[in-house]
Amino acid sequence: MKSPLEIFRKYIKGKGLRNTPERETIIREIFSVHDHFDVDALFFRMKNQKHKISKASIYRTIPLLIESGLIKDVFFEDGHLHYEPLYGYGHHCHLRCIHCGKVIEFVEEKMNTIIDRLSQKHNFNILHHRLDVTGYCSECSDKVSVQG
Amino acid sequence: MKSPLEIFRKYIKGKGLRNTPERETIIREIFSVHDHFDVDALFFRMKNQKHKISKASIYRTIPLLIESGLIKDVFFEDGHLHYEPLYGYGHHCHLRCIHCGKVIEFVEEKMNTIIDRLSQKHNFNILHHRLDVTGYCSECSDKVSVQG
DNA sequence: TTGTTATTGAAAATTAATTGCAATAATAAC
DNA sequence: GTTATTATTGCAATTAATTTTCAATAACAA
Repeated sequence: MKSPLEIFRKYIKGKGLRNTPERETIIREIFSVHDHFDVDALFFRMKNQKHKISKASIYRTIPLLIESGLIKDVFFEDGHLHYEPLYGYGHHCHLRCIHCGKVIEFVEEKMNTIIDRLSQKHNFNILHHRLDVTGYCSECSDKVSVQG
Repeated sequence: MKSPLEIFRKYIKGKGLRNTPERETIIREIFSVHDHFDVDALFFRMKNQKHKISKASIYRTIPLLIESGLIKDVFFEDGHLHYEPLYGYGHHCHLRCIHCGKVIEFVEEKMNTIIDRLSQKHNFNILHHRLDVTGYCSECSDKVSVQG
């Protein structure tokens, strides 16, 4: 299986764009852990590694990463988008606690059937789906019911 | 079945807040059609009806409408959130064309089973779920494949 | 009625994201 | 390799969405 960097280089070449160390650093950092991230967090993760890539470059790189299939945006929270690595990880959905922010990933087998059926019924070429389930986790359910 | 306004009045009272004509106008406008909306569009819909409610009031009212279960946010597009009336309408999901913006609503029966199972397995008190499916509709599939 | 204080509109402030620009550097052509 | 072209970078300025400030208003309980 190709590495995210190989995928990206091929994508960039195909588009007639140029690859840069900044972009590769961003990709390496994103794929160094399988975890959700937002632009700010990614910026500081790289800053801590002594990689000073500007936020503008991160913002400019994200659409390329999405289009090349390396990452996807998973939900909008706290006033901005959150992303996660996509390439190399099976598709999964998110169960989130709206009180403590905990995120549980889960794989829902039936989803493929649902998507296939939808695609046929409405004659759509479906690229993505996002099942985002929210509520209170077990700990927060207690807290919230007590506090009101 | 209670009207959205009745639901809201009860919610407001329970919270020890005050109801206002501005808030009721917003609710009436939202429920006058079953359609997605964003803050800007809602603002201009009301403006056309000679209701001059400030955008600040709309922004301040939306969280109340969400918490009272009258509306929900359905997706983030074009840099801002989009909402839809929830109360009085069965739960449904969205199939969207990322090229022309067309939105198809659909009801997926199996979703309830999936949610129930998730709730039990992870001991979550699930409040909402959002299945957002995106791709190209039949017309746009052709255009995009030609244009590249 | 009256007092308290939540809500309002308008403007200012904040935050996320995009863009302009001069300097730099990646690639292709030599 | 060297050179020319121009995409990309960082920074700062801009845009757009949303939140907040604040004085005036008005909802509602007493």
